[in-house]
Amino acid sequence: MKQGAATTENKQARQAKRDPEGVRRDILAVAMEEFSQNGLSGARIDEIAARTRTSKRMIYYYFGDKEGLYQRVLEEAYAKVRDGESELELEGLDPVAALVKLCRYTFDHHRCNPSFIRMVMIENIHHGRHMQLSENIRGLNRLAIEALEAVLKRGQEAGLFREGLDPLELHWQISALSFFNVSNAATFSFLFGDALFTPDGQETLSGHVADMVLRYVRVEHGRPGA
Amino acid sequence: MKQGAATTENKQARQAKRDPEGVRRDILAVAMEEFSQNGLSGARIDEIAARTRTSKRMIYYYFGDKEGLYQRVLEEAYAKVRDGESELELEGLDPVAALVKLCRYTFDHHRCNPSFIRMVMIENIHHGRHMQLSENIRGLNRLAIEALEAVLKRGQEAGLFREGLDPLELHWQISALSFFNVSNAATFSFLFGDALFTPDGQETLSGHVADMVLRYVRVEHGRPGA
DNA sequence: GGCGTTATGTACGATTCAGTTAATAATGTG
DNA sequence: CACATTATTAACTGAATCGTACATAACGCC
Repeated sequence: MKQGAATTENKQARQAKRDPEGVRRDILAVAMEEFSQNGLSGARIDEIAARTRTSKRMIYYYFGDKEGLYQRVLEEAYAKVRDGESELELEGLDPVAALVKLCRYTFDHHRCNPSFIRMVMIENIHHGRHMQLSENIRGLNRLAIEALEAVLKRGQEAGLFREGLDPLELHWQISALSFFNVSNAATFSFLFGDALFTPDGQETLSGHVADMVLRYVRVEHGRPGA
Repeated sequence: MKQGAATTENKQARQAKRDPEGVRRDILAVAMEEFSQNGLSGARIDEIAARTRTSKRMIYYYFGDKEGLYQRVLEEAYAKVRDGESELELEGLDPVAALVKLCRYTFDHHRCNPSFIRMVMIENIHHGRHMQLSENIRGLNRLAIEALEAVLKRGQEAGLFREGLDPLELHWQISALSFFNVSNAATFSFLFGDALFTPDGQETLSGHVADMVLRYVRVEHGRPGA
């Protein structure tokens, strides 16, 4: 009764009798939910274990300890972001269109990935300690700056954009507006109402973020007549 | 030996033998440090107690439980912000100067109050749950919007600012840039270097935030000749 | 100067929770 | 098919930590 029936049943229950990689990803996905929702100290290993199709022991088997799991979740969150980012193909567009596209993409991306945003918030609460222990995260991010730099340069050469702009700073500005929109939605909408957070409000904001950035980089004399 | 000497000694040790209000404020101050540093679940009541000049019992005596203390700390954080905010006196300035002053004030204020920023971050992680339970917080914040609205109106009447601007949205933008600067300093500077976070970098950013907002609200035709 | 109320300290209980132990099943390999 | 390696479970442990019970001191009031 203990094994005889159980083994054959289990073989059917766990569809692919053994699936280490699947188990790993299952744990990671559930852990991302739990950590992004409750933070590092708020997250419960037992809760994660309960929501996986595997057991708590497996978490320790694959990830060592709670912080190890958290760190992998954080890496995973950043990894997912990088993927989409290089697909923008701004080179084909004129500078203004490229900048608008970049702004709207960033805004929408953040908006559609609250778990990522929350992980970054949490990591900032921890002063970026765990991120610093990770090799994988630092890599690809500078590409975003370089892409922006290229767009700026083209805009400047075309006489559309001002000189003396710092692509890093511009990235900071776009990130700030896009990030805050998600990170502070709870407190902001409580204090000031949720007008900005309705679908319409968000669409307006998205456009105005791009507009704001554009007005910031454009040359001053906007041809009043034209 | 138990009382005789102890009472007189204690009278000197605790300078004002009994000081309920002082004890309360002491607890609140220490708790603010602990909560803003470690979050709600990360904070340790015993740690707070240890750093107060009173005992753990007092925390429960005055604040009920951990969440009660957290909520009071949150209220306290918001209360401190309100104080300085109404002292700006933007009415005396011309619209452009007023807007610049407001931007720089917000940026600098956030920059100089990381504990407040961290409390807001933490509260957002908790979806603003505790804030919603508090009566005191919601009050004064709409004044900030009204002040901005007045500045915008004056600017529009003077023909300096565009029509159709939303003061709430503008407040959102100024907040976003100022907030993100503090909230995401750890991850951003790790990923992209700390050039923007040196004293010089911050001074530049502060100016450019104001500049960005100004360019956003100004009328298009910037009189190329003048 | 007794006495009720407010304020404070000490020590302990109870629980939650990260991490482990020990046993066992599946899998592949010579 | 023996056997080493990998994968997995259920039950347990010990520490951390929130909260409380109990004792008691100071203060205000009559």
